[in-house]
Amino acid sequence: MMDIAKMAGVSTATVSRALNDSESIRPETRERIKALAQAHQYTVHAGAKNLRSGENRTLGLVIPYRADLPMQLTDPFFLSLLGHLADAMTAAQYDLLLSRVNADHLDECAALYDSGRVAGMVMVGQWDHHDQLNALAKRRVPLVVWGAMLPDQLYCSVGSDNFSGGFQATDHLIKRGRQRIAYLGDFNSGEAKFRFEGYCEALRNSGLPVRPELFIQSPYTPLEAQQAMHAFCNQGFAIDGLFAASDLIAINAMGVLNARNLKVPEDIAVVGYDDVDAARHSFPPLSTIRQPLDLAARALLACLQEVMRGAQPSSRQLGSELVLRAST
Amino acid sequence: MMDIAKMAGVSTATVSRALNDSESIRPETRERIKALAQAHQYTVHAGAKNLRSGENRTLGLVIPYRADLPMQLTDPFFLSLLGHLADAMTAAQYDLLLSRVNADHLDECAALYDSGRVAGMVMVGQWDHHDQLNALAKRRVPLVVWGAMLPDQLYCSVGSDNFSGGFQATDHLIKRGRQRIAYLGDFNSGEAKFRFEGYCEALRNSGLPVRPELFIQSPYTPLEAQQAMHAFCNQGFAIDGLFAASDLIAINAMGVLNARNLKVPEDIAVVGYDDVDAARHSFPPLSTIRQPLDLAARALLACLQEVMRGAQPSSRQLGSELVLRAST
DNA sequence: CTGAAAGCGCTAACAG
DNA sequence: CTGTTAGCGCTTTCAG
Repeated sequence: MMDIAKMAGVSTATVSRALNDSESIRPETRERIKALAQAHQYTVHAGAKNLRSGENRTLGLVIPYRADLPMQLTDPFFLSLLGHLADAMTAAQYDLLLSRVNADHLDECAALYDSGRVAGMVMVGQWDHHDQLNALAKRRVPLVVWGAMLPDQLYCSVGSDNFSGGFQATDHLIKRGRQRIAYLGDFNSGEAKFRFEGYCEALRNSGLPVRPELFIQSPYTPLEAQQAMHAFCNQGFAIDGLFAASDLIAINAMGVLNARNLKVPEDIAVVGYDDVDAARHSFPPLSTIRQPLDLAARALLACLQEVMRGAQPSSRQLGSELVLRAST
Repeated sequence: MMDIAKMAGVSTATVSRALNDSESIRPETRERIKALAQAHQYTVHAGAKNLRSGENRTLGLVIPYRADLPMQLTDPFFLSLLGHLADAMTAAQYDLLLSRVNADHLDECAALYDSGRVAGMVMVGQWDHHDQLNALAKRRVPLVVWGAMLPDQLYCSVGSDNFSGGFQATDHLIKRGRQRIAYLGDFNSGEAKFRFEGYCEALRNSGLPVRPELFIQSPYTPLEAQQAMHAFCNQGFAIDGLFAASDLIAINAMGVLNARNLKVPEDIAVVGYDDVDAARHSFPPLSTIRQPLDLAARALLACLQEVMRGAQPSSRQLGSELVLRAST
């Protein structure tokens, strides 16, 4: 900046003003300085600028990983949400810092904020970390979470209506005449819990029994889902419908069913959740619950901006809709 | 930092040394200061540290978007590579800044480096921007590109062997007895060009004619691919094999064929490229060329580190392998 | 409208 | 082993 100042025959203060489009500068001087900067490929050092001005236009996107599972960020739903968030933040002139954090030490991402790397962050993957997230919020880390609305929640969350989604999915199976409908997924934590509750409610609502022997516990990972499905099949409970907590595990479950010569949808109709890209192309194409990720990304950003302003925006729940395909 | 210093009864210099594990400090003092910092949730301000020390542990990942196409970052191949890169960089203790840039103004990402936001960057999506990338390299922007090795290339690239991939895919179709094999994709630029050349070579190699009327031009976007496929089918050329430059467009092409009552693989065998998640779950499951993305991510990072050190590592080409599924 | 001077939070000579 | 001091590149009062 000193070089530019010397070349323009002014002080660095004037260069700074010119480059920041200050009002109090002669337009002619400003243009001259800007031209000079351009010609010499000079760009203001972002770090120094932030340090001095206290501003920060970098937002964090935190995707926790579980130490007991392969770390890889391959879940298509997360990746898709990430893509939409990147687009929304870019459009709003924010830089996006992608960060992976051990899910058992979510408090570590406070350092992202404390160290000034990010002005706030979006966390994807609520799972069962409600307490850790509350602790972060209590520490006054500007934070928005993609996930379910939970009681005693100190942070702002944006999510789709998982209860309604679970209800819609199950009710659809019932309307297709299915009576013995299993649930595959987690049922204790985060969003899956509500999907599970929607499933139970839909059964009750139609006068069908809620049978714990048809609850198939599984995390979101493909391999574990396949194992869980195999183990369930080995128990010999006859089912004619399956609602899975995510497309990924639904598709893997269909693979297991195929391998066991069970036809989808003739023998067992299957509904997934998320409407990821693969759901359209699976065999058979998977009926699923779509979450509006473009809206979600914009909502997450809007909420985060409010939080950073010091407000306490209320959590939002977006609608979800049933997408019909051949698996039902 | 001054607060911590006062509490510890030392100077800020000592606090700095303690927090940076300097040798020249009494262990006892160091631990006392560290404990104090921890207790008060003090974290060194990353920006100030970088400014003073000149270090920067943030790497950029640039994914250009084309102004004439929807901006959305939804291509599963890119997203998957992104995931692997995020993991590799995290493992190596780098922060990852995700940036979208207009593909017609790739020079803009020089600002990312000039402004000190990133110490170097990985660019995904070479396409036909060879000249712009060369210009960036000439500007001395530390840069590694995911893509093909091109002549007169001033930057370091990492990619898979696209010629070999195209050859393998096409040769596989030929070995399956197909004689009239179309190519769907781009054939002028970047990686697709080499896949196309591998396709031509495989045909020649088996004594089959290379017929320009079976070249179907299409970008990587699903909608355009579908339109191109429809237009081609309307022309009435009979084909019994199709090699597509990416899984995404292969899957969409299969959709078009299905809609026209052409059976895959009976009437037309199809091979894609990338082995994205959806390829395993498409109908029918898609034979494809797998690119080893985990290796790719590590190679990209390793090259970038060398470039940042001032070296000029040679470009690398990773192997690619045929994955057999029901579409052939 | 512009310049001088102070300082954002930190690190690294240098001197003890 | 520790403190003093200077300064990374920039912005912003305060004077003029």
